[in-house]
Amino acid sequence: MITATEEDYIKAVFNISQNERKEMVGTNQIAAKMQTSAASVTDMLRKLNAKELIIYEKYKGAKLSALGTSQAMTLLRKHRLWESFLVYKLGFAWDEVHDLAEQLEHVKSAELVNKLDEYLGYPKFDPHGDPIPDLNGTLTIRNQVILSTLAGSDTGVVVGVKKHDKQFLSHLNKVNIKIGAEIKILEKYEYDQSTKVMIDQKNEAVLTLAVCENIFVKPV
Amino acid sequence: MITATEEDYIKAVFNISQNERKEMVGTNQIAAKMQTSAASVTDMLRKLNAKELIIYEKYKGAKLSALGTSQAMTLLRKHRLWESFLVYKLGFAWDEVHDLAEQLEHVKSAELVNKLDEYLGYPKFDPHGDPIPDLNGTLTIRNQVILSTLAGSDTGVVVGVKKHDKQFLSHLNKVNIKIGAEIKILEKYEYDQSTKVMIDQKNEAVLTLAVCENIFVKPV
DNA sequence: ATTAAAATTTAGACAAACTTAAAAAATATG
DNA sequence: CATATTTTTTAAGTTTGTCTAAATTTTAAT
Repeated sequence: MITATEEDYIKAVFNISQNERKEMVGTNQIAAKMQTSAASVTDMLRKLNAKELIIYEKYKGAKLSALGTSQAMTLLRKHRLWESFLVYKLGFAWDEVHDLAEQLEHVKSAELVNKLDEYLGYPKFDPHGDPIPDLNGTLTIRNQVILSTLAGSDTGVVVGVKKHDKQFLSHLNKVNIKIGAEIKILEKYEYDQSTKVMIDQKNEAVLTLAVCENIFVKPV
Repeated sequence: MITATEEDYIKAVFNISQNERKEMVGTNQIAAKMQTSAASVTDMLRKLNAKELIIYEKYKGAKLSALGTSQAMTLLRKHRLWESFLVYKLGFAWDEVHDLAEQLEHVKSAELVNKLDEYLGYPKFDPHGDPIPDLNGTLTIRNQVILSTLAGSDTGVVVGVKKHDKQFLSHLNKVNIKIGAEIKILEKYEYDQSTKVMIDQKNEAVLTLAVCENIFVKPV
């Protein structure tokens, strides 16, 4: 049996590995993500290594094993389906569902997830635009770029966000950016690397680099 | 903060107190329900007493405090709403949802439960016919009797079941008894206290006392 | 290449919830 | 009412996941 805490560690390793685009993940990075001490992480890495969910070597770091990766996909699937349910069915806002999904994803039942998937109509993307792995763990890949890579007068449609914290998402709400919104680059200011944009042909806004770097758009 | 385990103990005390119709609940009874040792129960009763969720005296037993009772009502509400969701929305059978609801009811979020309630259309009863407490903890009381108290040629409509285990509910499925079914008493056999009944004016069946004692009907 | 800094591991300890075995209290029985 | 039985509690120890502090290894910098 795999505990909820172990699942959280697996997710942490997976996420860090994805974000930083490197295989081996360090103890301190995991500790930061899990909001715990490096010592606790070392303990857990040993345990997960013994369970063959990760491959871990002292002082070298950890990476997911094949088993751990499939586990991570299952968790991702659960998390994203629950977020979809909370937003599409229960009417939560996209900045309210992360913590709830963190709890719900630990519920043990393959059948529940699959029934939920069916009930939602097999969605391919969650409310943050993240792809939902199917039963086999396959992800739909989408043609997308980071908003900050668009040049002057380019236009893109928002298809996803890179960060999921409430602060960031609430900020997007304030400037009327949501999934499906059309963003046209009006001007890029060299000085502070901010960008003036037109949103949905209605609202003008100036976005800092910190914002533009965390929005995925499909170029049009 | 109240842990998932503590919540389970509170539910156990509440359930035993209800079923046995007595205020004070013994250590052994709780141990049996929680599938643990009497020693563990003693430890926990102390802790819950310190948290003022139960009132406990050595060798005397435990009962819920006002705080504990309101906690139990919240748990009951969560459990029954999740069961309703699983059956009414996801299409689970009534004998498949208990364990899942046990997990889901521990998810921490008042808003989630209330949104779920709204989404389900504020149901008054769950798939087993048990009343669902509303936001204030109020239960709808229904006019019901135990099937075994009906006499020859009496008729009742099934409104609930007393036991929720898979074995019992699967047995009811086999003899076509479900919520809303009409049961007419054809004959009561003194010898082994079994009862011949007509179900939905279609299927004849002989029910043992063990079955009749656990079905609630509304007399018609 | 040596040293300073950062990252990681080890050691020892704690809390929650559990276990078994033994002791103590309550209850039931002759 | 004394004794036997049942119930409950105490005691001591386990596991999981956590912590702090100290020791060690790795990495970075002069």
